[in-house]
Amino acid sequence: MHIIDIQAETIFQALSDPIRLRIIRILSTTNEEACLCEFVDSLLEPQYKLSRHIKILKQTGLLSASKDGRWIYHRLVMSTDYLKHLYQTILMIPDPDGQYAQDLKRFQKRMLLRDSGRCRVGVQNKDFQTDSMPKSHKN
Amino acid sequence: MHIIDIQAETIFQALSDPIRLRIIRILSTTNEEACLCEFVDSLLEPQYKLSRHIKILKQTGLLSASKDGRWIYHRLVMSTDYLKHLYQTILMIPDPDGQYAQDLKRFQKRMLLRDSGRCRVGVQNKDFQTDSMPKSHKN
DNA sequence: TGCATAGTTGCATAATAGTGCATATAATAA
DNA sequence: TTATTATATGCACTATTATGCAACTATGCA
Repeated sequence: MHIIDIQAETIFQALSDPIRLRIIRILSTTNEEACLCEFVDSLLEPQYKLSRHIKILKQTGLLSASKDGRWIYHRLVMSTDYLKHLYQTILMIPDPDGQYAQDLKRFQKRMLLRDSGRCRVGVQNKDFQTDSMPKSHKN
Repeated sequence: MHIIDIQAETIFQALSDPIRLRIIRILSTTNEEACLCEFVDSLLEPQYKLSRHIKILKQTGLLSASKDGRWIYHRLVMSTDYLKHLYQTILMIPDPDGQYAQDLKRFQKRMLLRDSGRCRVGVQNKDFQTDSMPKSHKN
């Protein structure tokens, strides 16, 4: 059970981080649901980092989740008009450095690994898995 | 001259503060321009505080200003579709504790003091002026 | 020229938020 | 039941942000 925070500033606070915006943008463009490992392969960011950002989005009421075995699928909460309007707004904002276009491309490629619409594999790009992350990819 | 930051996260960051949202909401509801003293009397927050928040909104490209004597009028930047869409979205978000309704009421009352559409008086509620702010109103 | 006033800002402080690392939890499969 | 793997999190650290106070600038008017 998650609490939907209706405070406007909390919603915008949740959207004030580039990684969280990348997550929201992928989901609102594709109208998909996705699990953590799929985000890791799409955004090329470490698992623990994305896990935390997803948690914040959930706490704010922008994401909801459903568990399926080891996989947890995250999707946008569309329960109100203002949330739908908000996602549309986000998609209208330019993507000057093409970051989002790249994310989307990787996401769609990753979706090809789905089996009957379900994710059956973990993180493919091992560089961004929790274990054995090479120094060369750290910030 | 102000720089318009097109980064989505910067825009949402600017909206992640309750005071800044109250400013945006007043302006987008009334389609007005207003000066600092009018915001002080509408939001009942100290002048230096509002001055700083307005500065942030300007730096983010959400507000523009024009000077008229000692008064500086601030208005929403409406130069792009996504900004217009964004302001609409903000107005759709509920106002559960009625904070915004109260702000608006005070703002409209304050507008009655305009003379030929111009602000001719400073802060009326002296409690929230920079000087002589009583201890009882501090957080 | 000097005063009142609209607005700005430097500084110190407190609170919040993001990150990396390592480790923990939970569920599946062998 | 043991290993594997998808996901979560405690901790330390750093960076950013908001605030109050006081002093500042800038403009208009007497």
